[in-house]
Amino acid sequence: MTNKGQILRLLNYKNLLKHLQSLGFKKVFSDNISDTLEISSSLVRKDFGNFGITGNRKGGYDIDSILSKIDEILGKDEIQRVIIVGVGRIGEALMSYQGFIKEGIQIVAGFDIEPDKTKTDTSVPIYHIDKVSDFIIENKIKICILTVPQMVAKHTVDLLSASGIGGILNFTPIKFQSTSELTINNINIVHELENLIYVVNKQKENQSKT
Amino acid sequence: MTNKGQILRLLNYKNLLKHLQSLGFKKVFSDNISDTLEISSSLVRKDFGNFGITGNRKGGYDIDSILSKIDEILGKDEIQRVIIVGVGRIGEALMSYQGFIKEGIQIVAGFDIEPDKTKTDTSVPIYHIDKVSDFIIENKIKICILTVPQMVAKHTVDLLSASGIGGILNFTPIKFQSTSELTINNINIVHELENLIYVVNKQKENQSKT
DNA sequence: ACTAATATGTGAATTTTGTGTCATAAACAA
DNA sequence: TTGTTTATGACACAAAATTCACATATTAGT
Ligand SMILES: NC(=O)c1ccc[n+]([C@@H]2O[C@H](COP(=O)([O-])OP(=O)(O)OC[C@H]3O[C@@H](n4cnc5c(N)ncnc54)[C@H](O)[C@@H]3O)[C@@H](O)[C@H]2O)c1
Ligand SMILES: NC(=O)c1ccc[n+]([C@@H]2O[C@H](COP(=O)([O-])OP(=O)(O)OC[C@H]3O[C@@H](n4cnc5c(N)ncnc54)[C@H](O)[C@@H]3O)[C@@H](O)[C@H]2O)c1
Repeated sequence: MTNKGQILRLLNYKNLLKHLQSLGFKKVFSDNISDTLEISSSLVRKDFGNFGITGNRKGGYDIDSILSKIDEILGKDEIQRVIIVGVGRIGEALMSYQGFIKEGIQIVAGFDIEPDKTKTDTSVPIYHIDKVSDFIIENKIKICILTVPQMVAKHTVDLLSASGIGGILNFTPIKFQSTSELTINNINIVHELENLIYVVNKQKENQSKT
Repeated sequence: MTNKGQILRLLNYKNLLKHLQSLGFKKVFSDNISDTLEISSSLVRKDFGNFGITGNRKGGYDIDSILSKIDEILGKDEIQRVIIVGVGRIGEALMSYQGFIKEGIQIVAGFDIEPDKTKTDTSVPIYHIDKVSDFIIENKIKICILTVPQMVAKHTVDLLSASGIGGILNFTPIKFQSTSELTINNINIVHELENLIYVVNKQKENQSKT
């Protein structure tokens, strides 16, 4: 019933509302939101309706209660523990990123194949990849960020899958398909950049035509 | 007329076809592609049709000619020069990433505000942010990857915009809107992860219900 | 040369996603 | 209390994206 677009919009609503809240606003109208996010106000109301968020006719929506409702929808009552597999350049950047914890996401461990990368005296321990399966099972880890080299990506996904992980955020260029057991969301940065380049070049062409 | 989904699919076709090509295949049928990418074969044919890629009835499509057609569509005749603004943890990871050049994308410079980050003796020079405007103009840079702290994101976008940049791939959590002059594509990694967490938790719920 | 098989290409049908419209409830003013 | 305003919520409508269905061209076998 719910789709990816809806959830991503919900996250955008959340960011905006937190901002408005920090500015001291208490309530908001659907077209305050739709104006800044450049969508229609009826879509905002429809999304809210779908997620069971209700407002007051003429009175708008209460920011505090939307926000707690969104947190409830997103399961923010408990901290989500996430591991990173492949602590190379991008894995390391993500590992030390401070933006996750604010959203209730905690990076609890990293895993790498290089013995000299493994260290447990840091704020987030890095273990050898051999330990990942036991770690997932013992700590009931559901989510993993995958940042290993492309060459070992398939093998690593199989390993994680066999360990019973529920979701993988995959940064390798290999496009994996989800199954009913395991959701894999692929972020292909090169494709995002190629797409942007396409759009910009297209735009330039059209501008020079006129 | 073309949309983001179509271009991203085209990039997926390209990856798959390059793989098939490397395995020695010469031709391909629309349902070879649709099966592995889990879309319908008619969508593949429709995409190809939209982009002017034609096949032979009963004979399928010639891999070499699709690939060169795709490169033509994506403007791969010339190397795309891209700069990175904000050479911190994620900017550095992207800067040293070897995956871009294979796709004809060259990171030509980085820019940062910290004087001790600026160095020109490396394979890709890092200049002070003060130089970004001149660099963009002199080198006719159209595309930028934005990896500065959230706090200075808006200000930096304004700066880049004023320098006449055409596209920004934005990794900061601020969601920017595109204009007719400047396309901004936002990659929000936290949102991607939150979305994944939502889907996985939802799935778990539904499984325990049955 | 004829026939059977088969994959493309395309218009129609369907599904999905987003927008417009408006009756209605709430708030406020007089 | 009554009237006026106004934003929600529901639903009809529109647009976009995807799939279905099949006529048609092409190839291969006999
Ligand atoms: N660096 C980037 O900016 C960037 C951008 C987009 C995509 N990616 C993708 O992300 C992945 C990682 O890229 P990177 O630049 O960080 O590479 P990297 O080589 O710096 O890091 C990879 C890490 O994985 C470890 N590793 C290797 N085999 C392993 C295994 N079997 N199990 C666990 N760990 C293992 C390596 O020791 C290394 O630390 C690649 O697939 C790359 O294509 C990277
Ligand atoms: N690290 C991650 O994994 C990650 C993940 C998702 C999003 N992001 C986002 O990417 C951005 C960068 O994150 P980071 O972790 O690399 O931070 P960082 O602090 O490591 O890097 C930021 C860099 O930008 C430079 N900088 C600061 N002000 C500048 C200015 N005005 N002009 C040019 N450069 C300037 C800093 O000197 C620093 O080198 C942030 O907005 C962050 O939210 C990071």
